[in-house]
Amino acid sequence: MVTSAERGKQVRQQLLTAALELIPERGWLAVSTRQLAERAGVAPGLVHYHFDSLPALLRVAAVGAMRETVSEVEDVLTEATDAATGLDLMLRALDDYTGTDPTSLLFVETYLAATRDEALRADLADVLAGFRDRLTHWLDGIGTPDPANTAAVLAASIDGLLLHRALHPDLTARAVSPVLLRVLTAREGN
Amino acid sequence: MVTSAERGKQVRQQLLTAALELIPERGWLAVSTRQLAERAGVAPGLVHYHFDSLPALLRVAAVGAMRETVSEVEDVLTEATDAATGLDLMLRALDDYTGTDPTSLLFVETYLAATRDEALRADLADVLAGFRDRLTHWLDGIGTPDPANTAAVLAASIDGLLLHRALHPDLTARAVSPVLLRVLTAREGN
DNA sequence: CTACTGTTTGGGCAGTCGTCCAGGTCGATC
DNA sequence: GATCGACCTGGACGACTGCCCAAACAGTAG
Repeated sequence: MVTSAERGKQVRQQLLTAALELIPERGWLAVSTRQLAERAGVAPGLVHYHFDSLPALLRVAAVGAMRETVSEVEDVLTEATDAATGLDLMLRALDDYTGTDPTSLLFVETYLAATRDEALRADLADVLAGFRDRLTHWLDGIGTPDPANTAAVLAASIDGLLLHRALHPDLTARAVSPVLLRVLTAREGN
Repeated sequence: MVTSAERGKQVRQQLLTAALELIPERGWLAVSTRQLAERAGVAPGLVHYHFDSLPALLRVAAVGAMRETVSEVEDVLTEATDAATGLDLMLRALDDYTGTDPTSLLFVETYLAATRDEALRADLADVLAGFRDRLTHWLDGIGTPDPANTAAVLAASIDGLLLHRALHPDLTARAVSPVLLRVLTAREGN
């Protein structure tokens, strides 16, 4: 007992999953409707039945996946009550992302696509603001000075590290953690 | 008295300049030979006369421009003999790059393209290694602990800040400088 | 059974793509 | 003058693009 509406939702989901594979593989601008349909095991015409346009499909897929990933990283913080273990846990969680893995590439591809897509830029700014707020609150709780700016720099540093890691693979938590820890634990009066 | 060889070099240069405009505008993968020729004010066939292929043209243009930009940022350091002014000068030099300006976008586009182009990845790793070495040497001179890892994190943070600045415009030197300064001036024993 | 709904199919449309190349241009050399 | 070689032109080639749509399909309701 499978209604056609249920099969429809499933096809929609398969297309979104295919997009999350193809964006890192080929690049945001090189993903085509026919590649998407083939990867999803579905007829080409279905792309424009389930979505308004190709960019709209990519936008829904990318933003959804990014929200999930960010909230996983955030969750790590709830277990930490001091700077050293919190930062270390978070950076360790990021060690899975090597800079060339699908998730890292998806993030950077989406950042770039957002500079050419108004709607995507708005969605992305929302995701990022949520992460910064979450980080600010945690930093405030452990007594870090200037928590808002520190959170902004920390969030940016994390994405920069993923970007550089593709060219500099030994940029792991072990190397980075002690350096960034100074940002969180420095004494007052810089 | 203009030889045809001289005009040839000029056309080649015009194509490279056009590439530096179009890569940020349209995105690396969306730059076409005909757009390039039109922007350079030149016949379409010339692209494949002066360059082996489209990716080869983009590679030469991007790597050349990045080398120049990086060396400009490096030069700022030669005037600074302490952490606070060096970092501040460098971050101020970066305030011109808003995250949506052509130079910032060129950097990120090139990072991404490098994940799909072996030759580009090698060239880019070379540029980055040069910057990290330059930064490491400067940090060592002013007595920063663990200069190599600090330089790597600092270089990555800079690119991350450019990436985030597109979505968070108030992430300027004024906000960032005091935070990153902690990385350079923390006391021993974290 | 018929009528109706939402889903699916596969090809058509006009346009762009990277690359190639036969032929044309023009200054330098003999 | 003729010859040479580098530089340039503009169109041709097959392949691909996003989007659209008439027609086929299946499952539900009357």
